[in-house]
Amino acid sequence: MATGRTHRPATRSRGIPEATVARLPLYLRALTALSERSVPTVSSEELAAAAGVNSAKLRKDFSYLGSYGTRGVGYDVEYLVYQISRELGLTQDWPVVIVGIGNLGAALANYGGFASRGFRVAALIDADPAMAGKPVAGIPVQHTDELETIIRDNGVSIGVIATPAGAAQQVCDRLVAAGVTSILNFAPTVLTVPDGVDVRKVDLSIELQILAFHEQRKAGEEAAAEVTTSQAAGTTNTAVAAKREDSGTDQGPDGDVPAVMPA
Amino acid sequence: MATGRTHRPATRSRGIPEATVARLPLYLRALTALSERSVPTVSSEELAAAAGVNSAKLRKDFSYLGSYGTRGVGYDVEYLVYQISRELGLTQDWPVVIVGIGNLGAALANYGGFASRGFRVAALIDADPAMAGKPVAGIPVQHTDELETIIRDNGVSIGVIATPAGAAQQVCDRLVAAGVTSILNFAPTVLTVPDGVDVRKVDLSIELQILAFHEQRKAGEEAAAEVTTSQAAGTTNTAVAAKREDSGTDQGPDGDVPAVMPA
DNA sequence: CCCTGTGAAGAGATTCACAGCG
DNA sequence: CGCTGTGAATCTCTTCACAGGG
Repeated sequence: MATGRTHRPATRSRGIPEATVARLPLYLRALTALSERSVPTVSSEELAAAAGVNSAKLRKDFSYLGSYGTRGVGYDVEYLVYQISRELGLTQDWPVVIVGIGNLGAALANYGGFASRGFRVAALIDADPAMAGKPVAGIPVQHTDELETIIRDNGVSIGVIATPAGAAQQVCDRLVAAGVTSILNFAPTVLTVPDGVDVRKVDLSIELQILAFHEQRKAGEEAAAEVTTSQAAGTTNTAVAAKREDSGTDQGPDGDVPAVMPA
Repeated sequence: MATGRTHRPATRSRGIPEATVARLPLYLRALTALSERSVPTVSSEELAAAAGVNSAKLRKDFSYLGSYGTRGVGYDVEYLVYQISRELGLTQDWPVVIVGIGNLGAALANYGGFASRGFRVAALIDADPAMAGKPVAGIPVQHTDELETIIRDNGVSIGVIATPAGAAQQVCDRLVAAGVTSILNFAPTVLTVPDGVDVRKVDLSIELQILAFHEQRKAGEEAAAEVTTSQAAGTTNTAVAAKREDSGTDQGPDGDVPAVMPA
């Protein structure tokens, strides 16, 4: 693969690392909680603890945003809330459509975390004609036929796909064609999108599989540890405590199939 | 919690990088689909495309598992399905409990992807007495009082928390005390767990916030720079976004002093 | 040739550790 | 002093590029 893109010198002031971006919402949540308790300032140590990261990482993250702290004191909570909100683009309104109003879609429609962060559920869309007009979370479900109109009329740029895997790519194509440029995909499928469209996926079964991997490893170590540790006072500690992943742009694979298991 | 340096996961031959582990479920799904279509073998290039990653990464990933391919040919689909399943621990049964049967909990209970991968929903637990006995996804909901008993009787080591944020830590503590060592957390809160317990979180509003960040960035680029896209917008494997070639995001008229704010 | 498997180079992300300001 | 902000060291992940088996 030819390195088509020349590595840009990039002496930017706005080149926030992806890993940092992924943590900003975390800080924002912790800060919002402090704000509600009327806490005026926090140190990197305190805020880091509340957000579940270590303080060096937090300070480094904030250093990409600018110097918003005061040495010897800490950070001004309100000011930081504002700065992070602005950086994330949450100071503006983001109309969102949810396509596929099954169990998951309904749960998403009812999820309070959206509205409180500048996201507005502009419409719920489902392919089932029987769902049309039925209100979910106070919003009437509209038929897929209306998809393009809804997107355009509401200026929607973010779409959430909560359909079955088989319908996801088709829905995605229509969303993109209608102007959506960011997609949050809950369907267990790899979505193919044109350049310039951002896709993030949330795959429930993948998360469980990763847990299973670690769980299995723990079991193995335990067995090995029994031999040496007669009094298992301390639990088996194998690093890996709160781990978070979630990266930017990958997608999920296909279908849902019963596990195959060659003997 | 000593910040000990006690690590050193005793990496015998099992030194699989975390990033690789996170992709194994992806490969597994793609392979399972191929298996269903009775495809006997697949090249790294083909499989990578199906999984949405690049082939070099895939080959590197597989190299951590062993040499399961055949040069000049590719990988045997069935064999690889088995090897990955085994590595992930999916060849065994994992009883799982879901705590918090609201919209999301119900959606999870109904999610097909679990059962098909060796995960068995052993119980649904909710704090609302009115829910008790009510079947969700064919499984009767049990009251929180039964939590410890359920965990122990079923040998549950993986718990899913889908409660409101306020209840999450308490539920988490009880799960851990009862023997759960892996937790999938859907509540928008940071969970504190003892060493040895693995937590993964899925936060819907965080995903949207990350999308909003990129969406905002796109808008800024659009205004500041002309489109440079020369390549036909064909297919893209891995999504996009990650092309960090920041650009004129500098235009930020509000880079400094947002005027409004600092209370 | 076809492909896999992998050492080595490159990019990123995390952590360290301390200079320096309030 | 206490705490931020940051260069530098470290660790991890990704990508390159090619040796070598089929």
